[in-house]
Amino acid sequence: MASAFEILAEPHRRAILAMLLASERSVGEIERRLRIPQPAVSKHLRVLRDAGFVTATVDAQRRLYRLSPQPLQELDAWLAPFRRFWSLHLDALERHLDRQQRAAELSAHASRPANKVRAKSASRRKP
Amino acid sequence: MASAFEILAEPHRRAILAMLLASERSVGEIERRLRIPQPAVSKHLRVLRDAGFVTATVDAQRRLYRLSPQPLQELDAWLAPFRRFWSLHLDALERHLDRQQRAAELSAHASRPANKVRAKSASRRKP
DNA sequence: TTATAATATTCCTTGACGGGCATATACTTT
DNA sequence: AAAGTATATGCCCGTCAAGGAATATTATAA
Repeated sequence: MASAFEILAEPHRRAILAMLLASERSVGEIERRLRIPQPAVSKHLRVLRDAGFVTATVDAQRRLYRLSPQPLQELDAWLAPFRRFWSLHLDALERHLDRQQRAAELSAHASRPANKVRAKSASRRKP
Repeated sequence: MASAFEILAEPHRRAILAMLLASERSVGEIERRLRIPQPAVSKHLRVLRDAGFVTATVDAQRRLYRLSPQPLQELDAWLAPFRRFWSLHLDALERHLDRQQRAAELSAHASRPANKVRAKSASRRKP
């Protein structure tokens, strides 16, 4: 298992991370609060630890797990270009859709409901 | 397949999304540029479309796929609390590690390399 | 030392997903 | 109409990861 996304694909692991936001937790606390059998919790924590999402501290027989920011920060970095994308292009996209809409209204009288696969655009073909 | 994370767990799908950052692309363009067999590309695009990551426009025989911001924005929203976490606690964490470090240096002469599972903390036990 | 608590690991099974290939569908050009 | 182009879909298979149950490990308590 490699990428941060694969790690976070598992809902229980996301729940564990969200729980660790409040404070560090022992395996037993996670087990009870999330209603996940203990071996499953340990396995998920193993995956999260190996991927650097959490670190563990030994306290007698139990281990206290806490968040470790780095992998999530990398994920955040991966998202950055997309953030730029939608903040740069959102208004332009709206204008584009408006234009499309108006063109459709000009070429047809009936207002067609928006389809998932949108109206055919003019295909460039040799005349 | 449900959550955005599951969708993005697939490296090819992330590559496709990253490619669509520049501009909309046809299936064939993606196929050639990423060296993925065409049926695989179509399948990934199907998954991305069903999850709302992309939308398609018909142009003659081909389909032009473009980014759709919403699911990635939701992902970004999921990350928000963690961003707060690491910006709030990073300095505090550093101070904490410093304290730990100093304590270790006081209790032992040899400087131990940082372990993944950290030094045992004082366990509360009845004396 | 024995018992008990907390956590980790192993083994097994099952289900889902991605890849490959063949084929279907839709549109266009001749 | 026939052939060609672009994309989608169906099927089969190998792989891999998650869940469950039992057990091992480590630390404490009696």
